[in-house]
Amino acid sequence: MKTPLYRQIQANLKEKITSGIYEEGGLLPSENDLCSEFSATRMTVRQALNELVREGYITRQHGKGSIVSASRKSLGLLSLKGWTEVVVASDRHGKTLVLEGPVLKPLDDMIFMPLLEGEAKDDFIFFKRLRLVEDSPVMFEQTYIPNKNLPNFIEEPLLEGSLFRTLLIRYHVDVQSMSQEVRAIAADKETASLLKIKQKSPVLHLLRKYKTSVEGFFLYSSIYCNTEKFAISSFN
Amino acid sequence: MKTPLYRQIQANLKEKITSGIYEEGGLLPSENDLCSEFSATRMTVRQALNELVREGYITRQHGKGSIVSASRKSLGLLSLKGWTEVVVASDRHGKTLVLEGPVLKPLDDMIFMPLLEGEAKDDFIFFKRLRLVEDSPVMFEQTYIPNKNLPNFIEEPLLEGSLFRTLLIRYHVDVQSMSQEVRAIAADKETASLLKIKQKSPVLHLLRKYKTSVEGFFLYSSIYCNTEKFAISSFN
DNA sequence: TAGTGGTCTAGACCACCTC
DNA sequence: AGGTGGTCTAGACCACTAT
Repeated sequence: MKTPLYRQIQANLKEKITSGIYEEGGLLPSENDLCSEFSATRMTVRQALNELVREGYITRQHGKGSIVSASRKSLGLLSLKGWTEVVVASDRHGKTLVLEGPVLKPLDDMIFMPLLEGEAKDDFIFFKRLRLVEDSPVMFEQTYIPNKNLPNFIEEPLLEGSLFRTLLIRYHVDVQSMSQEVRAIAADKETASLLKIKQKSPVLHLLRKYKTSVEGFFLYSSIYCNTEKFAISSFN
Repeated sequence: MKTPLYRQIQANLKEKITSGIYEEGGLLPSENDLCSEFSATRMTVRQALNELVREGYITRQHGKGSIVSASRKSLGLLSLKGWTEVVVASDRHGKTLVLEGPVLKPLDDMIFMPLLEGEAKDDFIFFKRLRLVEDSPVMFEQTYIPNKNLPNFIEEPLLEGSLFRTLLIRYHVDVQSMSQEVRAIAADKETASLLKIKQKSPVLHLLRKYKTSVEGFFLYSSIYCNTEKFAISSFN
């Protein structure tokens, strides 16, 4: 047995959550039930559940149970949150437009330099996507994925439009954590026009490196956010 | 016994780390040693250590031990990080100027509205501080602390200039976690002049609510960051 | 090889929530 | 009252790091 049992349980539950088998706002099976299901002890099950809390998939309440969180847009620094709490509640009011990709393209070292530690220079699959909330564009995202052990990735469409879900279900690559750099910058021409704001407006710039369950397999993202209507929020 | 053992261990170790008893880059006692010291089992000690990892005080390495991290400037979304890694390594190259306070002042509901959930409207102790790295101003911070069970807080100076350390050592209030909203905005006149940038330059705005070991006791901070030279980075 | 952290078991008692 | 998660014990075996 190579991957720890708690990681297996974690990935299994994550799969069931993202696929809707466990509904948003609903309860996961109790710890004892999960113990039976996975033939593990409570400490092991709890370790898996704690990881899911850390990743934002569930919250827990004492006498009640493990509650499935409203779907998240990303890891770590997470859900978009605005005046209307409604927008937060579900992904359904959000849309994602694929502007470009998937295509093969080398990683832009200049941009991602601060996050690199000398990974193998593979070919990367590139996406350029625009995310909208209630028809307002709020995020402009450019993503790089190593083109390694991902057969047919470019040919097949994303599962339900979700990159992370596709990686998890189709290739068993579980995105587990992230490091990032955050800056405030003036929007350039392309960003401003996509986010429908004036050029040189302040936008949030996030440089992200995602760690996965596969050794040495990292994803990279550069994200520009319009935070006028929706702030980025995070918990710890 | 009210507060869990692992929280006590956590606070105890945090105190020893921030006071320098355990040096930056050095090792904590092994898990087994800590078990003896606190009369606890490994699982309990590990729970405390995991919390310290989550808060960024230590990292852990398999056959080696628990390594004390370089000192952090804040919780959660954390250390300032720039081209020169040197700046990160220690707090000593940083400076903090107290521009105003401590004085009593009501909380500015308008600003912190998104973070409030109906806490008691106490009087607050107010600070206005400017943080510099290598003599460049990078953060302009306004902090509100409930004036509740903090005898002589205003009269006495901060321990080593650190607010969190003062709360921990003098009042046994342990700051444990944080939620925040992040935005990119155009610098107003005061912020621009303090951070020595042009008015309307993009700055990062962080609205923070800190959770402590004391039930119902929260700290609030509004922080403006100049991210031209130094980005904010975070791990997960 | 000795010591460290990583994982895991099989129990236990308690506090909280719902019924 | 019964079920839930929160805390805790007392062991065990393994993988990694140092020497």
